[in-house]
Amino acid sequence: MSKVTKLKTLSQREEEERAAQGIVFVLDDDASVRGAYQRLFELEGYLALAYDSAEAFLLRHEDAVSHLSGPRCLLCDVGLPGISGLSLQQEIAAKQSTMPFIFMSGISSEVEVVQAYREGGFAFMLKPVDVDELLDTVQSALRLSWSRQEELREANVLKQLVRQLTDRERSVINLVLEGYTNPQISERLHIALRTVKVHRQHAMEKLGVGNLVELTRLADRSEL
Amino acid sequence: MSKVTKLKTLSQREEEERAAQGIVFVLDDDASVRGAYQRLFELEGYLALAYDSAEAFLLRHEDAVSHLSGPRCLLCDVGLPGISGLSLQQEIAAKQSTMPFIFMSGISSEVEVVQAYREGGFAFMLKPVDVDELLDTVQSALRLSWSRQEELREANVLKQLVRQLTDRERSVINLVLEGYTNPQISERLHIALRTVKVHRQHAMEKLGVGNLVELTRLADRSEL
DNA sequence: GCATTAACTGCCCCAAGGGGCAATTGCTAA
DNA sequence: TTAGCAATTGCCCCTTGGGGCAGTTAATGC
Repeated sequence: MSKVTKLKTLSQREEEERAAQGIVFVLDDDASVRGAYQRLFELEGYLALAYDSAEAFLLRHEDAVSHLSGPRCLLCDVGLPGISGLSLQQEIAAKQSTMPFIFMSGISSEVEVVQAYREGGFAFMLKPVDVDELLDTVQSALRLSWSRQEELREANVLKQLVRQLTDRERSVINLVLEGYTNPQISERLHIALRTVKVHRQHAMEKLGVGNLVELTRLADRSEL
Repeated sequence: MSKVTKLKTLSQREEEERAAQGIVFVLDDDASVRGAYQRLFELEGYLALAYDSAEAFLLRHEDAVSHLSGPRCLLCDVGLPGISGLSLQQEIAAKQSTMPFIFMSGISSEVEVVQAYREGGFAFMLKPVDVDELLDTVQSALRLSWSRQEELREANVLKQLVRQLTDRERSVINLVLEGYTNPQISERLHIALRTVKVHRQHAMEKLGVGNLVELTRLADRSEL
């Protein structure tokens, strides 16, 4: 039997506000531990969602937060029954998730610690956990999550922009970015100078840039 | 008493060749362990230098390799007598070193593992150490070292280039990079258009770029 | 079949970029 | 004091870049 704990029912507005501060998933099979961490994070203004197993988390967390935006991180006990914390991390990592993992453990072996870090774990907290340290760690994990999300958003915006270009426009712009002048481009593509100018102009408009400097920067950020 | 071990005397040419493959510092207080790792790495074509303590390493490694170039990493036992491996890492990290740390330990507590990673340790190998795994780890540590060195070299080259610019040239170029046209720049700086052109031209020559695209890329890589 | 869109082009005009030639001024190192 | 460099500028010329106006062609969707 898997359990999902939600401390209290929040209004949608409050849920969104908290999510914006950060969503913290807490995975622990011990109900009292779960509750304690959840209260702690709620007190800090975060949205805390607790699960008693990796299975429960995998099944439910998508639905629980898919409508919410905000940085998120996961705090979990390595020694979860069923799917272990480490296995969960591997599974999540395979999905290109941007979610930092924070592991907790009392009686863990060094092997687990090493593996957790090697798999890209964000931090490993040994019990007894210092509360301030935990909060610091969560905060920086959320910051990392935020910046990763930002990168993705940025990349998507750029991808959308570039997608609007026609093939011809793209090829002209690519030559521009290789340093060729319009007359040179017109030669290479066997088209009239005027045509090159038109494509170039259209591309710049679609990309929303007003000069070569901006175009270059945008292109270099989007691996055009 | 501190000991430095060097397996055999290498010709200068061989020393340089090995260093180019990678320099591996081995720190272990057990002479037989030291020797074993050293032989292992020499067999792999690396230059291996062994020390019996962090103190010995700190005292001698500079002189031993300052004339050599190549990626480098450090393999050390956490439980070194005197300055511990972890303390050494902190000391080295404070110097902005690019050297990845690989820790080894048999009877280490999880606390050490956590701390090693938190301080930026590259890897933690638990004894018994799997030789293939160790070699893999060393190889990727050296790769990391190499790329960090490359970044530094690149940054220095750029810094040199930028340093050649006069203040006036720099200010003109900065405005160019903000997207201003020559006439606009001449207004802002209250200088003649011709003067702007001259500064711009000189700057482009000194920076070795032939067009705006290259200039923009160079500037964005050098935080001009 | 008709409308829309991308690609293509010619003509023309003006603004901006690149750069040669020549000269002046002020400052610094030898 | 003199040579050299940085900064400055004017004059002039040519190349590029940007863009309006107008027209053609081919493909594509309704």
